Amino acid sequence: MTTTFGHRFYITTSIPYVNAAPHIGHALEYVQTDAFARYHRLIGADTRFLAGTDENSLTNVLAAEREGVPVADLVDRNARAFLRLTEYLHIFNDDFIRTAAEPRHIEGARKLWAACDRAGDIYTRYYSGLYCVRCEQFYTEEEAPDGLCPEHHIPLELVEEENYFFRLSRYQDDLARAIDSGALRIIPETRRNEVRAFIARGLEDFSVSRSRTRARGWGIAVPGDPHQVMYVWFDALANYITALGYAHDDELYPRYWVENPNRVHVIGKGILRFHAVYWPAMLMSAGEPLPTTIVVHGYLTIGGEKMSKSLGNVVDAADLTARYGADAVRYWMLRQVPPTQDADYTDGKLERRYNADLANDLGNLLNRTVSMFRRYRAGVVPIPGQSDATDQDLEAVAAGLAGTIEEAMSRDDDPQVTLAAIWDLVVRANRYVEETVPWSLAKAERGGDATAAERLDTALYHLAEALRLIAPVPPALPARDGGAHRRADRLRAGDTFLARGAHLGPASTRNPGQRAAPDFPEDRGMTRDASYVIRHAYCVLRISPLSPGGRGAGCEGSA
RNA sequence: GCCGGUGUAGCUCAGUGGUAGAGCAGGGGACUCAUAAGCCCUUGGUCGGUGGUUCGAAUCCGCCCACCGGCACCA
Repeated sequence: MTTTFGHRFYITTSIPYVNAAPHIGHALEYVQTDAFARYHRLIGADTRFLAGTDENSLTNVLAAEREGVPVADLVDRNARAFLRLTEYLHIFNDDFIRTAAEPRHIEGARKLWAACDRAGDIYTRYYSGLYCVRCEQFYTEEEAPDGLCPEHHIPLELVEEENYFFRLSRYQDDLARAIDSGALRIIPETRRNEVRAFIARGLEDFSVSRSRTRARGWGIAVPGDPHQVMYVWFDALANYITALGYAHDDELYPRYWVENPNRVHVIGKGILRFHAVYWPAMLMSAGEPLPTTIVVHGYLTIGGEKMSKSLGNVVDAADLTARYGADAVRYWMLRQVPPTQDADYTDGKLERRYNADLANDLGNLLNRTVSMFRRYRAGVVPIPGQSDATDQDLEAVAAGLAGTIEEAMSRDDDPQVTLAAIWDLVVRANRYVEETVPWSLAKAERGGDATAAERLDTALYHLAEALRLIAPVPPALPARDGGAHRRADRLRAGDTFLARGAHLGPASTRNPGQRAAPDFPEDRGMTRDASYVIRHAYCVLRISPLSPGGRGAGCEGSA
C-alpha cells in the first residue's frame, strides 16, 4: 500500500447488526480501525474513516418483535448506542452511516442494484428451501435432518418464492485474478488462502432478494419490483460507497473510492466471504473499482469461552469503557490483542497490562520527569549541552522509532509492533534517568558545579524530547467540550513526531528556554515548548494504578 | 469426513538443525526525581505425546492426542 506523504486513505469498519447493544468485539474493531486511520493521518494522508450500522436485517425486526417495539425505534436506539461508543472510545471516524434511515444509502443501494442489473447479472429464479427465521438463512436437509434449525432448535419453515439472483459464477476467474495479482489484498495470508480455496471450488449464484412478506416489510425495495426487498447483505455491503455519495456522484466518491489507491475494509473473520467474494463481484458487475485491502481481525473470547448470550458472558462495550476508561481499553486492544488472531479478555489481563505499561512505565516516567522539571528548572526546558555516550544512546533509540513504526503500520497494520517499539523508548528513558542521576547533578549544581548544571540541562532536555516523541501515543486528547473530536482530528502531520523525523538533538524542532504556548491542539506551530507537551501528555493520561477489581482511572472528561 | 492452523516457563508469546528466549507475575538488592513506581540481579520449562532422519531437532518426517479455523448465504 502506498504511504507516500499526501496519499489518500479510505478505511471502513464493518457495519454491525443493531439488534443488541455493542459488545467488546465491536469495540475491538473500532479501536483497530481507528489506530490504522490515525496512523495514516499522522503521516499526512488525506484520510477518511467510515463507520455505521446495518439496519435492514430481519434479525432487527425479530428483536423488535420480541421487545414489542416498532422496528424503527429499536434500530434507532441501538444505532445510537453504537454511535455513542465511538465517542466513548475516542474513535475519530469522519462519518457514520445508517442503512435504514438515510436516503443517500437507500438510493445508492438501488443504484448499485440497477447497475448490476444493467450488466445482465441479476435474474429471477424460483427458489425453495428450509428456512430459519432466526438465522435468516436456508439449511439443506443434511444440515438439518430433523427439520429443526441446528443453531436455534426451532422448526424450519419451507419457503418457496421467486427471488432475484446475482450471477456470481460469472466472476469466478476475475476474482481469483484480483486476489492472486495483489490488486485485492487480504490480510492475513491464512484468510486469503481460505478465500482462494473457496473460489477455486467453484462459485454459485446467490439470492439477492427476499419477498416483502418474508422480510416483514422491512428493507430496501428492489428497483422495479415492490414485492421484493434486497437481501440484507446486498444493501449492507453497498454502504462503503453509498456513504461517499455514490448515488449522486458526490465529490467524495471519486476522491476516496475511484481515484484513491487505498480502499481498506476492516472486518471480522465471520464475514470474510461477503467482503472478499460477493462485494468485489458486485462492484465488478457495476463497473466500479474493488476494495484494495481487506484486513481480517479475530474474535475475543471471555475467560477462555466464546462470548454468547446463552453463556451470559457478553462484555458490554460501553460498560467496559466506563469502568476502565478509553485509554486502558484502547491500549489493551492494541498492545495485547494480535491484530488478526483471536485473543482472550479478562478484567485481570487488562488491569495487568494497564498497571505494568501505562501506570508504571509511562505514567511514572511522565510523573518523575514533570517533577524534576518543576523542581530543578521551574518548568522550562533548558538548552542542552554536548551529548555524551549516554545521551547518544537514547537518541539512537528515538531515531529508530519512526522507521520501525512505518514498517509495522504501513505494511502490516501491526499496532503491537508499534507499541512495543514505543515502549522500548519508554523503558530506555526510565533507564536514562537512572544513568544520568539528575538529583545528584542538582545537588552538585547547588554546590556551584557548572559542569553538573550543564549535564542536568542536557539530561532534562533529552527527557523532554523523548516524551515529546511519544506524545501522540495517548489515544485520548482533552475532551473539554463536544468539539474535542474535531480539534483532535486536526492533530495532523505537522504536529507529530513521524512527520518531523523523530530524532533528538540539535536538529530537533523545539524552542528551549521559552514557556509553553497555551493551546496545544490549536497551536499549529512547530515551536511548542516541550515542557508543555509533557504537561499536556500528563494531563491527558492521568495514569494511576488500577487496583484489582477496582475502578479505572481513565481520562474521560478530564483536562 | 475433507483441508489448514496451533500446542514452548504460572500467564501472553518469540524462536524453522547446533548445548532453550522476552515481557508480565514471583524472589532478592541498591537508590530516591517519581504513582511502594522506576533501576539492577534472580527462581521457573524433559519445547503436547510417541517413533524416526541426523554427529546433533523445539526446529525435518510418520503416527497419536488436544484445541481452533475453513468447507455458500453466520459479528
